[in-house]
Amino acid sequence: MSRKYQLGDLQLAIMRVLWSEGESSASGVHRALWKERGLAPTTIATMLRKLEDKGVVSHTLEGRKFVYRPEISEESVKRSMVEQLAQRLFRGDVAAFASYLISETVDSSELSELEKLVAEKSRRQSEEH
Amino acid sequence: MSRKYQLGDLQLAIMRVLWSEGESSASGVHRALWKERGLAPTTIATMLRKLEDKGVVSHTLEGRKFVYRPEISEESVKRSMVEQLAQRLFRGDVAAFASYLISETVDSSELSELEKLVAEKSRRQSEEH
DNA sequence: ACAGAGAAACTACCGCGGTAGTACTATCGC
DNA sequence: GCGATAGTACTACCGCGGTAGTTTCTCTGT
Repeated sequence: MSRKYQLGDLQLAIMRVLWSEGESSASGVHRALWKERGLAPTTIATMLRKLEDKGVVSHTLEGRKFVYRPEISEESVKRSMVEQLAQRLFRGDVAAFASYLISETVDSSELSELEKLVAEKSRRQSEEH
Repeated sequence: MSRKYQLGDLQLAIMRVLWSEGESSASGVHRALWKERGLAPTTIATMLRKLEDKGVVSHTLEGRKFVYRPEISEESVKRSMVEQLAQRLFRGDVAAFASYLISETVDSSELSELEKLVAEKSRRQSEEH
């Protein structure tokens, strides 16, 4: 499981629509992305077909239009894309990646947020011995 | 500064050689990557030329061979690639990215390492008022 | 019944990472 | 001097993300 789902920018944008709506037709996705991208409807349709080739979405015929649904979760895509980058930049060491990101975080309120998060997680982990 | 340096897998491997050696010829890089990749020498040379087109390396003639040197730091590449992924997955919110990575980290010793790191950083930040 | 709208299919093209063959050139060893 | 070797240049090709035009089909409204 957890195959290498590497999605491009537009592909992610499309998937975000599907994830948030549950399902949508090509024209539905086109409408949803029209403002931020302004792409031709055929572009969206082509991309949806390519996504289906990769197995990340599927479609069913509903009336005379295709309704696409995501086949993979947002979480698994995030995970595999982050893993891929960790592989490339930190030889797979996710913790090294995390510490790098922490060192990049400059905002102090965000920092204390992270502090809480780490503390909580390590507490929960020691509890479940 | 800090332009979008998006490097592929092989490109990063090549850059890692250059970063660690300071400089190297095409054949030097080829030798360095031979074990892990087993690519043709021309592949490396082609990639180095493409990297030079992008401005991330430069070469000088030394005797009869090209010696390539990195033009950008590993840090800036890391930064821009991480930023790009943060853009794609977390709409640019680096802290959200960091907290996601923390939640992905399961190893407890790594976790306490992160804990120390965050604590230290927030301490240093509050000190410099 | 027919025109127009909407949807899908098919096809094409660009850029780029990755991979490499072939051709040219200069150099080194004999 | 000449052949082998090493190194670069040129060219090509695949896959894929991204973008879209053209064509075909079908349904709907008049």
